[in-house]
Amino acid sequence: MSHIDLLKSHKLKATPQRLCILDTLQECGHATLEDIQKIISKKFPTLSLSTIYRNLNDMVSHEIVSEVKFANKKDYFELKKEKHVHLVCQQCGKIEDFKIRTDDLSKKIEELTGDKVLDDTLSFDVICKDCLSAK
Amino acid sequence: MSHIDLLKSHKLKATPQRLCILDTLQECGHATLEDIQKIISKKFPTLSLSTIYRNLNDMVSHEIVSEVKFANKKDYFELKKEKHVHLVCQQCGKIEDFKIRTDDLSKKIEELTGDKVLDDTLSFDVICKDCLSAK
DNA sequence: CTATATGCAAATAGTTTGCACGGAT
DNA sequence: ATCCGTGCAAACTATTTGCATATAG
Repeated sequence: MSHIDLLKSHKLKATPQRLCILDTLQECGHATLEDIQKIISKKFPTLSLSTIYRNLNDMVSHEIVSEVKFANKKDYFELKKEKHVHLVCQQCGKIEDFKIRTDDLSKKIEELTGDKVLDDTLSFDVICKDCLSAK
Repeated sequence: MSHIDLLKSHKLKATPQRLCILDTLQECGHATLEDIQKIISKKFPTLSLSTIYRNLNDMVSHEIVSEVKFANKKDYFELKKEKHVHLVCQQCGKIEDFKIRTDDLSKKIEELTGDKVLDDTLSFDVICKDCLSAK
């Protein structure tokens, strides 16, 4: 779905500002507020900081965008996408998405605790393939 | 190890303020800055906010305390302890630690990506046993 | 005794809000 | 014409810092 339709389907007007933010997230995969601000100040210098805040908040509420938190890092934003875990390279800093089934672990937790597992948020500190081979 | 020895082993002076913060974390299991502030203002009313900030930062750097982030929640602090995952009840808000092996998943990720996995941070949204049975 | 920690106030950073204007339906 | 979104400035909240004093070791 295009970003325009995505916004419309949530009854949000497809303004150039919003589209610019969505494009930026698409490009970056994962971006902090600071990243977004920097990139946007080049592409669209008049887009104000409060508009970035407001729109990110709105789009997070509408679940078009999600906020991702990592230990010892700033918060990141990403377009909402298929469920995935995050692989964070401790050397180059790159954040990658990876799709993998996690139900074994959830099942085991349910069995052992008696809780009902609804969802999970998993991230892994890694040294990525590229950094490994660059040694 | 007592909190006094814990601090000393990191060459940090065992001041009443630091001990109070550690006791608070011990009691709560997991606490936000706000939680800590509130509790401390009763136990130790003269302990200043900047001291809380400074000491939490120092103790996080020394890895006596860790900072834990959850989606849609404030950041929490906890005493550094054995590796565990977090179970966050979406009904009552309680955060529980749970020890479970996660190497199967790490192994699988290594096999499929070629990355080297160093560590993981896993949290699960749950309805806890107590909330389930309270229905 | 000396180095480090504390408390307070001030400085800085991060985020939200009110309001008048502008653009889309 | 109306509603919603934007930009700007101001307000607010969160966090850090400088400095004089206090205190642990």
